[in-house]
Amino acid sequence: MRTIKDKELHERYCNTCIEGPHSPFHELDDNSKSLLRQTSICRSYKKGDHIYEEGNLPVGLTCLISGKVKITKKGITGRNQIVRMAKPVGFIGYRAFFAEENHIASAEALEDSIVCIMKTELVIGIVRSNSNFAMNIIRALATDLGFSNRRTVTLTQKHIRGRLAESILVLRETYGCEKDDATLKVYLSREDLANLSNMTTSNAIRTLSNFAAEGVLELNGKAIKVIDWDLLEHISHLG
Amino acid sequence: MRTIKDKELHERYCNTCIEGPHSPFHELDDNSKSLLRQTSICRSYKKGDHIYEEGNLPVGLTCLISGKVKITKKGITGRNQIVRMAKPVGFIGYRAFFAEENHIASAEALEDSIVCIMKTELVIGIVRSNSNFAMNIIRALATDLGFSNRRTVTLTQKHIRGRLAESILVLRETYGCEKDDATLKVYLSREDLANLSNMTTSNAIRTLSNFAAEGVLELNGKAIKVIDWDLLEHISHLG
DNA sequence: GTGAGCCTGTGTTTTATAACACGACCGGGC
DNA sequence: GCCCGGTCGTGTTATAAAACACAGGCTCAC
Repeated sequence: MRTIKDKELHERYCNTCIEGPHSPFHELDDNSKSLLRQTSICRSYKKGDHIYEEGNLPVGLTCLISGKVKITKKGITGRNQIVRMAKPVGFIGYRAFFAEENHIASAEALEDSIVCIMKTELVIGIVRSNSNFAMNIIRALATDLGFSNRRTVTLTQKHIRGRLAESILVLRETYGCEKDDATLKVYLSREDLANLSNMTTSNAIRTLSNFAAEGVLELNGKAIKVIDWDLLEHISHLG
Repeated sequence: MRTIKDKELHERYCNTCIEGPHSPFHELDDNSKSLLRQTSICRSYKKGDHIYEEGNLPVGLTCLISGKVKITKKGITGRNQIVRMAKPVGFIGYRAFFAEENHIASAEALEDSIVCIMKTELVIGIVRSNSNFAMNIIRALATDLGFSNRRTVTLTQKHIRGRLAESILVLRETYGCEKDDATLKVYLSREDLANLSNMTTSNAIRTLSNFAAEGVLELNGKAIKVIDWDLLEHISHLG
C-alpha cells in the first residue's frame, strides 16, 4: 500500500469518483466537492494487497477508483467465501461504514488498484444534507442485500455445476467480457473461483474441465472463454 | 387477510409503528404523522396467510405491528430457505420497496399478525425530507446486509449441528425467551426450523433429538427449552 | 539456469447429508 | 366418539462433494 501524495494525481483520482456520470457525488455543490477533494486521501495497492481487514473499524468511506477487488469472509473451517466482487467506480466496505460496525469481511486487490478514502464526518454530513445522495446509498444497500439473499439460496441449494455456472455469469455481469464478447474480463485463480462458488479448488478445476469437455467454454490459463452462454445459463438454472 | 376498517383500531395500530420509542417515525412533525395515519391501511392475517409473494411489486412500506412473520425464498429444488424472521415492530419487504424491485422473497405469518401499509410517495417524501429517518433506513439495510452475509457463510460452511445451533441462537436473539429464560418465545414446526437452517426436516428432527439426548435442550412439542446456552454456542462456533 | 513453491490437474477414498420409506402420534372436523 | 391429513420420529440407502494423495508444470527469485 502506498499513499498517493502527488497533487495532480490525487485530484484526478478523486474526480473519478466525485465527477463520474453515475457517481452519487456528481450533483453535489462545488463547495462540498472541493471539501471532499481536500480531505480525502488516495492509496494504491498492489495485486494481493489487503485494503481492509475483517474485524477492523472502517476509517472512512472507501471508493474503488481502478482495479478489481474481492470481498472475502473467513469461515469456521478456514475456507474463505467471496461475498462480492467489486469493480470501479464503486464503494467498498461501505456496509460496515454505514452500519457503524466493524468490517465483517476483508477486501483484497485482485489487480493493482487505487482507492479514495473520504472523511467519515464529511460523508455523513453529505448524506444528511443531500437526499439524493441518501437515496443512492439506500438503493445500493437494498440492491446488495437482494444479491446477498439470492446468493445465500443458490450457494446452499444448487449443485456444484450450477454454482460454478452461476458464478461465471455473475462475473460477466460484474466485469464484462473482452472484445470477443466471450472471454471474461477477470482472470481469477481456480482457488478464487472455488471460493466464489462455495466449493473446493479441486472441484472447481474438475467442473471447469467438464464444462470445457462439453463445449460450454474454453480454458486458456486463467482465461475463461465462454462458447455457449445459453447452455451455461441453462446449467445455472437447472441447479 | 382482512383490512381493518374500525377507525379506533386502525389508529391504535398505526400509532404502534409511528409513535413507538424506537420507531424511525417517532420524531416526525405532527403533520406528517397525521398524514401517515390518514393514508395508511392496516390488515390482519391469520397464521399461515401470505402477506406478500415473491415476484410481486411492493404496494407500500409495510410495518409489522404484531405477530411473527417468516421471510422465505424458493430455491430451484423447491426447498424454501427462510431468509429472515421478522418481529414487531419492524418493516417487512422494505428491501424491495427501497430497491424499487419486485419482492425476491415471500412473507408468511407464523402467528396471527397485523401489518400497517404506508403509501409509497408519502414514505419516499419523508425519507427525502428527514435525514434522521433516512439514516435509520440506511442503518437497517446495512445491518440486514451484514446478517445476510454472515448467514451465507455459516449456512454453506457449518455442519448440520452448527447450523441448527446457530439458528436457535438467532431465534433467541430475535424473539427472546419465555419467563424461564430458557424456552424460546417462538414455536416453529420442525420443517420451518429445517428451512431456517438449510437442512431436510428429517435432519432437523434428528439433530434436535440428539441435542436433547446430550442435555443441551429439552423438547416439548414445538417448545424448545435450552438447558445449556454455553454448550449450544460452543456447538455453533465449532461448526 | 535452476531450484522452490505455488498453481493446476486427476484419481481414489471417505463422509456428511439428502433421499427414501415407513410407522406412530396428534389435533381438528364430522 | 373416530377417521384422516399433517406433523413427528427413526432406520436404511444413495450420493454429492469433501478430503486426501500425488504428479506435472509454470513462475519467480536468486
